[in-house]
Amino acid sequence: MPSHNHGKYYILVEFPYPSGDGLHIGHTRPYTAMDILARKRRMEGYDVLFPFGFDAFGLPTENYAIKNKIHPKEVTKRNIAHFKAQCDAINYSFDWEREVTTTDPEFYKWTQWIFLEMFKRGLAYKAKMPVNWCTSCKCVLANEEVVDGVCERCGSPVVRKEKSQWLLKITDYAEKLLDGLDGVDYIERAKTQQKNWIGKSTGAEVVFQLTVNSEQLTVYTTRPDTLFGATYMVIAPEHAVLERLHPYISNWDEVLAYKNAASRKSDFERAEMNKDKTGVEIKGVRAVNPATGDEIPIFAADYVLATYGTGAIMAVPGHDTRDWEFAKAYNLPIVEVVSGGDVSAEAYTGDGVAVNSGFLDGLRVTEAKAAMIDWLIEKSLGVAKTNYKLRDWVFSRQRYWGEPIPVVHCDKCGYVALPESELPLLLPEVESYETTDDGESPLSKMTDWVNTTCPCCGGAATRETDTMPQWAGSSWYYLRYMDPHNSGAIASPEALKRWGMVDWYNGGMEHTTLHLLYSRFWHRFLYDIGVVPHPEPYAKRTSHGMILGWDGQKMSKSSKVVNPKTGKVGNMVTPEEVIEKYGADTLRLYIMFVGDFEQPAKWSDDAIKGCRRFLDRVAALCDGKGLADKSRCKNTLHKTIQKVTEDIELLKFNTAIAAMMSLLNELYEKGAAREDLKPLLTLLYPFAPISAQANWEKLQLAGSVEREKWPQYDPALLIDDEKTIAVQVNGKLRGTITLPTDSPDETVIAAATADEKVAKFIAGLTFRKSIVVKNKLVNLIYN
RNA sequence: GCCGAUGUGGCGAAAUGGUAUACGCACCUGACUCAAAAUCAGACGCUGAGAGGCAUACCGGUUCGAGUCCGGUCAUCGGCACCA
Repeated sequence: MPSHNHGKYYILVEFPYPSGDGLHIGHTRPYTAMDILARKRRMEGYDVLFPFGFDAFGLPTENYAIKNKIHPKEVTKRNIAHFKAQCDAINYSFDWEREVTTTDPEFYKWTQWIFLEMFKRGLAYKAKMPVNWCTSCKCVLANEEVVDGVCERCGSPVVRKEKSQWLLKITDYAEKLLDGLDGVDYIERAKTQQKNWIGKSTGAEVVFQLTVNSEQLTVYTTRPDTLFGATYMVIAPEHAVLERLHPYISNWDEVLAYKNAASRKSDFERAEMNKDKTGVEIKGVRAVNPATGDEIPIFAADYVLATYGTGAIMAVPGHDTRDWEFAKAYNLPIVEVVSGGDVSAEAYTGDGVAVNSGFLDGLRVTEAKAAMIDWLIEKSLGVAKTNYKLRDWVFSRQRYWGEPIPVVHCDKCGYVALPESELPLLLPEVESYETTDDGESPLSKMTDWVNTTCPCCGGAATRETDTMPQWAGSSWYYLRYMDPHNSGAIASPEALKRWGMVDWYNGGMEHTTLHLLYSRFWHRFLYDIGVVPHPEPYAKRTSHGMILGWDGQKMSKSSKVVNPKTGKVGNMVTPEEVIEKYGADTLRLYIMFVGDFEQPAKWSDDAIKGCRRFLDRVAALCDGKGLADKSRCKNTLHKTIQKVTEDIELLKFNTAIAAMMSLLNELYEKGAAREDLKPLLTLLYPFAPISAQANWEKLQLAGSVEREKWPQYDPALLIDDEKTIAVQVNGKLRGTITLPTDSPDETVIAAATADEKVAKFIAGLTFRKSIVVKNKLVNLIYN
């Protein structure tokens, strides 16, 4: 990377939620890492964008406000001030001129604007639907906010409830979000998680004729090749066909009872039961397998989900584990239609050759799939079909502290967007931030605010009282950094073009599924309507591991563990106490030295001392006393420049620091010269900017280290004069020899054979062959 | 259950198939000091008197050579979880 580069480089860290606890020690890991990168890029000559901001809407602030009767705005302001002071104390080189906060009306004006652009294009719609309802937060949760059947935030049970909600049609973007992954450089895990979440599958829809009322039932299957093995059908208990079949169902009471029982279960409870499949046969109605012509029974069972595919399946117990279990429980026939397993013992889901399958017999699974789809199309019994697990994004929250949804409802015109001139639609002041008892937003009690006129017809209308989820602001904040004070647009086209894609985005693994997916969706939408110039927002995405307490557990204020060494209770460490004890540079250095950046790491109060000692030793050398005239460590110095330069790019900060430590050890051993110290301080600067500059001044070097160019290594100086070569006899290390670099193989073999220690291992044996690895090793094979 | 990651000294951890344990912590020894701290220097996987032998979770394989590649097993952590 040439140092005369004048290109742009956009480095992004995930902006934090400004909680009352302040910056967590865990935040310092990604922030320091990206700060090091930003400082290095500036020294390399790039025009660097390295901004920071706050994702300030959210429940904890609102709950704190409710409890302490103070406006969330005030709480947010206070918390942000604290965070900024902490960032300054650690010397992060964020561009504070570009700071953004999602709760700032000048910011959320554009969050609302994007929402309206989606609304205008039918991508935001309102629908009555069962939602996840947190019994304690009295709030609707997204599927992803429900963890193991309880609320992700408060841990209270989540139940299902029918409610009218705003949704964003992210499903329209499933294919684009999948395709976009091919062109970006994300850690593989992140791509895999995105793909799994989108959950694309290909197969066919097949129409089954029912025996009554000319009814049909359409199913989705990824295994059309097993159609001959479909011995029964299953529909979700909520399936609409039930009502139509009502007159023909002889056991309606039983079916209805099952349906009601299922609806009372949460998704989680249903999943929990997955070992014991339950269901009820729909008597009086049967279906016809279109391949075999056989009449087969139909069941309603909650192992089939109403929300995926068509809500109905053809059950092939021979080749689907769930169908097999159900068939065993209800004594249904199991037919083998793909050879290769033993369907009497378990479902066979692997590859094989079709059997008992008429015209498919003899074909392998993939061929049989294609042949069956052709046949279905020809007979007008089905079509090829792609499905996704991804569901539309529930976008409403019945809460105060979020962006108001800028829509009014008019009896005549329906839902109508506010005109752009009325944005931002400000959050009104309310007396209480608490959700109403029926679960509506506190905004619903603001009659003056709710009652308005329709922008379309001028008649009476009511405002939407739901607010947006916390994901909204973070879905596009990186764009606002490019032009944060623009009052006429998200950002100017020039700024959007100038900064382009985020070159490097680092954040927590916990955000690689949803935040990344949501923001990619918004970005792709903005691309499609011509607002942004690139289809994808982030060119490169990496993730850091969590910083754990000394006990290997997640740091927690409520931890009661007693540290056997210090006798102190708890496992929390705050940046403040570390800075006070060791200084900000030591904190920066240690948090990078602690281990592999991408793996979790335990905090250690002992190990950090080594980093402080290293900085003290550098400072001691820079006293300028007893310096050598000429460098005696050129070779190591240039190797270190190379190592640090490369390791930063690979996020291997720990080994970069180790290399600088080794160099320092050698400088102590052999004596340091001024010409050694200057590049050492330059390398050290991104890691420990304050002490690097202090030492720079002590040595009275010209200018400031900050404006120094990133050092270049001289390839010629990387070459050692001599090499220590390992000598193996029959693969076992028996000695080492030192020879000039690039000695010819014959010389190496001769020297190795002549070595005293080696000689006694080959005495009396016959030479067979030798393997020489240049400058490294020679293996002598004797027998 | 599926997908993924991880497993190396007392500890945090290094190692493009090529001298395993770099770098750091702790512990130990020495120097300086009346002494301690700090600092500097040295030792530091296990075993053995030594030569040597044995060690990268476990079992096997490929290779002149395996922490690294392949097959299997176990353990820990993370994500998804009836998606037909």
